[in-house]
Amino acid sequence: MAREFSVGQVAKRSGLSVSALHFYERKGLIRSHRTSGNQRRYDRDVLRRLAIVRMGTELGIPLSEVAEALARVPVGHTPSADDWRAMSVLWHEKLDRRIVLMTRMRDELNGCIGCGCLSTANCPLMNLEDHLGREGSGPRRLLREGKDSYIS
Amino acid sequence: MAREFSVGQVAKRSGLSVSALHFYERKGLIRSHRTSGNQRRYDRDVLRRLAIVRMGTELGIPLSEVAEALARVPVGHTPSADDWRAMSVLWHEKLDRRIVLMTRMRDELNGCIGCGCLSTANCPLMNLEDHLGREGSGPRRLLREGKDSYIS
DNA sequence: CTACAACCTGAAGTGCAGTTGAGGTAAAGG
DNA sequence: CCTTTACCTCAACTGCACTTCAGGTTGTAG
Repeated sequence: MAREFSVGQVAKRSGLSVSALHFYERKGLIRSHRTSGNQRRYDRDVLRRLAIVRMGTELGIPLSEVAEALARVPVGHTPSADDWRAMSVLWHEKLDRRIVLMTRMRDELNGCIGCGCLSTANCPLMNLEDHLGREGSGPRRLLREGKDSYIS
Repeated sequence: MAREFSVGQVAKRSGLSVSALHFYERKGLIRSHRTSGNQRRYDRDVLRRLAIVRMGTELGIPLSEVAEALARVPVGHTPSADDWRAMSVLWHEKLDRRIVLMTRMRDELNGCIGCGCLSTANCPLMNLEDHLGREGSGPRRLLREGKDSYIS
């Protein structure tokens, strides 16, 4: 089994495009060394890093943050258990927060199906609609937090 | 209480910027009529529509899809119970799917904390890393679905 | 050894979701 | 009345995450 991959091979194995791999390299997310002919060669560990990148981007985490998380992972070799643990915990928290928010929203929407949006009292969107009118209401803050949830 | 709002008032009440409101109008998400002096005036129902827009965008749903959902809601007046129900159901489903996916990812990450990413067998990222090598594995498909989950 | 696929770089282009700026008009308070 | 604040349009700009293109080089299979 090959110890090193060309960019095309990594593309196939990771499911990413060659151009994306170039792009990620410019952004510092992955690293390569070169052959005498200036072609990229990747260590196996790049696949692990790319898996992390994909996971992050599919969770809507900006590349800059993924890069930050990866920066603490040693390049060129498999992350240590500790490195890995730290990152997992971090992302797990982000996920947790977003899941909670989504779940709340879903449940409120759910309630809405019953109310038919005709009752001012029960409909979350009714409450949402005018944050100046009723400052400090629940759902509003919910969404605000949602907006910041993966920035913090 | 005012029956009509200026763009600035809507901006304050919705928490959105004036430029965003102009933008949404160009995109057909909201509608306004004009004063004799060509200034925008909004019905109260715009706040409800904007609440829906915000909810959607904060869930990562592209504006085009939010627009599509809103297109079935009659303009100028409060959506009927049926209109509203239909939309709630649709979005609820989207949310459901995304929550499930996120939860699965979180749990796999969680398992990872224990494994320390040193065991090939258990680590989801290990399995993710090489989709050509082990075609058809679980987590891979998971992520793929995640990518399409709010397109379908 | 030659053809052809895969690779290289840098610059420009894409789509989304808005924001910013210029140059001008409307409305409200004193 | 006049000034200040809010509003108008249209065009251009931003940032993110890539993709596409042009023009040239390398690696490999026959």
